[in-house]
Amino acid sequence: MNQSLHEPKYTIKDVAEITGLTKHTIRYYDDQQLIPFVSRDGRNNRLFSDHDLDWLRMVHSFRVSGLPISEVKHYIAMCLQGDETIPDRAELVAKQEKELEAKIHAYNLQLMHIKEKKAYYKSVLAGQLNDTWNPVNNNPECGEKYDIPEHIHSASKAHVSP
Amino acid sequence: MNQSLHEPKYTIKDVAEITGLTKHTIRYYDDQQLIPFVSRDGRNNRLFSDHDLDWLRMVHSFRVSGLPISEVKHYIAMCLQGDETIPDRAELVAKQEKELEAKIHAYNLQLMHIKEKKAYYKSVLAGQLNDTWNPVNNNPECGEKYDIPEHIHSASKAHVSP
DNA sequence: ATATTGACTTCGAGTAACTCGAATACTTAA
DNA sequence: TTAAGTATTCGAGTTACTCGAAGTCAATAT
Repeated sequence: MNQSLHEPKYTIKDVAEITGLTKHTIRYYDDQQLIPFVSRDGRNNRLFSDHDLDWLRMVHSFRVSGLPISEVKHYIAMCLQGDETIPDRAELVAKQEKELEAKIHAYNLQLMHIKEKKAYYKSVLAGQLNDTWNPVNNNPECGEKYDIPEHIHSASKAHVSP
Repeated sequence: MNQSLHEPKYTIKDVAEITGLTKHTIRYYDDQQLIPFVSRDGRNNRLFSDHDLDWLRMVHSFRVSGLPISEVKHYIAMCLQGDETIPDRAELVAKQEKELEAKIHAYNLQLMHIKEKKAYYKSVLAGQLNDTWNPVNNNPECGEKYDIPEHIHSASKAHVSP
């Protein structure tokens, strides 16, 4: 536990530069209590330590992966509380893992569709096809058709005016 | 070009059921002109054709992949305009491909970190470790450290009150 | 005949997570 | 002494939903 990790070193500008986040966002995270130990100097300016950077990195990576701020807050509260919260933390992390996997899956699917669109446009531009596939007419460019449940059949519920 | 594709068949409830979107969201997309040909029945109720479902599927998949509504709108406008917009459409699609790939990359990275956290908690729970790795003390759970640019050095800009 | 149910409509407010600009304050360099 | 640069807070704006209220209409149950 190096004391220098807790020595304030960086201004908000430094942190913005280091992390790639905007100063606005960093202040917002601080206001939301997502970086619990940020100190201030004699002029009330925020001063960040390496340790604060660690926290910020953690918060940032949780946010990038889609965890809402409220849950990041909850996670942080548990960290501050102590070892007895480890089972709960482990649970939250497992849930987040599932969500990430689902997202990666969905994105890979969408990437496939995009690649098909791209290939299609390429062949149209090469003059091998004309745009009969245009979404205005009929649109097979965007991948999977929806599954239409059996109980929904043409005009089933469409009340036509008498 | 089957005429039946353009026959109104589904109520908003059907569409919600088919797509998994909420009725609210579907109405919102319609209000935003993201489904250009939706018709109404004698009671002013929305009525969707298979063709409308195709559009909605396209819109939905663009949104899932993170394209802002404004750009989906732009894409739709180009589709409606005709073949001469194909180069621009291809460009938009290529840009979107890049973004998806970047996202998938970031998510995979985050997934790695999450798996590490998970493994760490598991070993703590198994009693092999105590929580000296806790983010309160020092936090190596969250992956990559930020690169700190050379020109930022300890307390470089930290004005200490005189 | 009337009441309930259920589906639709529009409208307007609420939410999350930023995002931005304005007003203000302080220091330092020209 | 003025301008540049950095910081602060505060409050409003944005995006993409998300939700509920209020109203309308038609079929069904009593």
